[in-house]
Amino acid sequence: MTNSTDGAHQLLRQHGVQVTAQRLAIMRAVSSRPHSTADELADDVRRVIGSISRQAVYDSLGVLVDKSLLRRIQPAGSAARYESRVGDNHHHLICRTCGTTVDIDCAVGSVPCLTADDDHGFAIDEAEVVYWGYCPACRTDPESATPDPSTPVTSTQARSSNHE
Amino acid sequence: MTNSTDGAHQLLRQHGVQVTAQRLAIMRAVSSRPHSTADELADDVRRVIGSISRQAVYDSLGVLVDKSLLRRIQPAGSAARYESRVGDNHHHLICRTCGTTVDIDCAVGSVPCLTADDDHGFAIDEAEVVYWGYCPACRTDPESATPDPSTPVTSTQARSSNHE
DNA sequence: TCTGATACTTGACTCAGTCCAGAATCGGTG
DNA sequence: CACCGATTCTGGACTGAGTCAAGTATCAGA
Repeated sequence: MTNSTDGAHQLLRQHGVQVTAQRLAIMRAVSSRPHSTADELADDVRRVIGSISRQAVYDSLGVLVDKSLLRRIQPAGSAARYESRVGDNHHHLICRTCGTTVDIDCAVGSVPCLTADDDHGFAIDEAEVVYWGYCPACRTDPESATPDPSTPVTSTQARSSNHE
Repeated sequence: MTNSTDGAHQLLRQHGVQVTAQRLAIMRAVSSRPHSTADELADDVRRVIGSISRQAVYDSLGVLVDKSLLRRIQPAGSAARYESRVGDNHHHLICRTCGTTVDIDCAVGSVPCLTADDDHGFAIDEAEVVYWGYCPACRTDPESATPDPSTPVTSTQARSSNHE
């Protein structure tokens, strides 16, 4: 069983990445649930292949991102998230309440913001755009809307009058 | 000594924030060294008023951000950074090598990317843009250029052949 | 099948940030 | 100017994400 499943196997070989059950499972987990954290991915993988160490997850994810097979995004106030949509210049829209993340195509075109007004002499190679707002569910029902409970990302409120 | 220094005192009162030596010092530290981390700010503050607890730093920073007196930015792979430039819609350009961060005015105009192509029903209230690249110093002298040694932010390389 | 290279496991550790309870300070009032 | 309640600061423990290191297991080419 578990013969050369999808194109994942091929894909890894093509990019000079050694093929292991863990990596295959991670690739598949990312594809089936984009914008997941390393932790969530680890859970998914465990559900499939039984077990995997946290280190293997981080290591594999690192290799795959390095080989451009995955893309890593790190929204403020949240753990890093991974997605398999690579190669295109798309951005992200994140709900401040529940953390739901959706892909957004570039508003301006293909390579929008790579042209800063004044580059200060920097060699700019990437423009990262994150839209923040509130998703339909959270706008409608602010109380019970928590589809994705991982790190809701709220504006760090100062603890006011915390002790009684 | 240290009488009502600058407008900081007034500013805090105006925004309903209790004025303390710590907060004044933090405000001043952020102004004099934008894009610093909480830790760096704490050091600066200690140099001025002797000592401050980490909690007080985070708490004050939180209150000030909450009152829109400061702005918090959290670049991928780095601790949160603070700046006193608020109210305008400017973005940031960060060096992948040394972590140097500079302000960038909006390429498109004033409120550039708030208009996503498809908002997926979200109520978008902020567009965060981060340009990544290499600063002049790091492009010229990649070896010794490390003006700001705090969390250089390099692409998380996978540890290849780590054991001998 | 062997074998060297690469990956995975386990466990300790770092770093940024938070929580908590108690002590200190702020600032409006008599 | 002293008082007092509200707010803030201190110190220490704690959490979560991610990394480091050494040893073991697995991959893949000969």
